[in-house]
Amino acid sequence: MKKSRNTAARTHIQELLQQSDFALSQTEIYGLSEEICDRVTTYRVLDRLLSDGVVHKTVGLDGVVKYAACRTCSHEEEGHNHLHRHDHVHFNCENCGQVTCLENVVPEIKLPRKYKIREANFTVAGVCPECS
Amino acid sequence: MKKSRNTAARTHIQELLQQSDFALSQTEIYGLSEEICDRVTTYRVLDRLLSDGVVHKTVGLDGVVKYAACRTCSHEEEGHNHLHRHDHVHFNCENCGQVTCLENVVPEIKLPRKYKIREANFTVAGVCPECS
DNA sequence: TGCTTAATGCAATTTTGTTGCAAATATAGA
DNA sequence: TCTATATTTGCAACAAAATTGCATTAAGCA
Repeated sequence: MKKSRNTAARTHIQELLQQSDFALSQTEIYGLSEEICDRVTTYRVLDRLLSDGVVHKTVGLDGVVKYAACRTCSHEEEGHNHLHRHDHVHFNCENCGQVTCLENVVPEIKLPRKYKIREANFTVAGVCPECS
Repeated sequence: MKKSRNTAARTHIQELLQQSDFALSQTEIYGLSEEICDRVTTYRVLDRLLSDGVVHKTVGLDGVVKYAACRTCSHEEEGHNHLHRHDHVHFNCENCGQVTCLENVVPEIKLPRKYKIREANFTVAGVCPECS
């Protein structure tokens, strides 16, 4: 895994995600980093953080992609590579709009043979404890 | 549930979805119906089909929303309303790009109390049987 | 410290989805 | 079958989200 460089934008965005209790969209991240870098750069930094395995992404029911720091994401060996799994559930609150990683809610699924899983996205929408 | 009208565009798009083995995006649907109606109309027809409970939608890992005919989606009574549930898994093939409904793969999840589920989207990406 | 290559900013473009309004048309009722 | 009316459609314009190319900047290794 070739390493990517440590830049101001990267550091800033990574900290933002690590300190957030919620998953953030590119738009939100850019809003919170207005002066640190260009909008295009946030896209590129996020791609870098993704492929470095530092963050993972999740897609809401509205199609909005959000990013969250990897905390307890399980790591599995597969050959020589680390396989990063983010199969915990993400909760989309329809009231406050927040997306939360439920790190310890991991659905069990049994796919028919011959399907090879590489990545998963489990999203559940409804009302979160704060809003109910 | 007020009924929506039966128009050429609606009939065409509904048949397209019912005859497809895969979920289709608005872009794909429009591509397959080039001359039947305007681009905006496909969006509106899809919304109508959704709220009529004839199709359901699923969001891929790339954020692309796709639509699929309801086949074995379970119906549950809740008060006087039918509750339409689409909690089966959708498989995203990373090779051919197709999204397939795995109607009989329904994950069991146990959310912490106080989270109220209203809708779910389970997507798994990898390689489908055709491509492996 | 200098060099190489990755990262950035900027401007332009593409893609995706939405809105308002006038014209067309599906359906219920006469 | 014809008519009234409310839904649906097309069009044009707009808004939002994401991508690309290229010249410039800067991170990090030797």
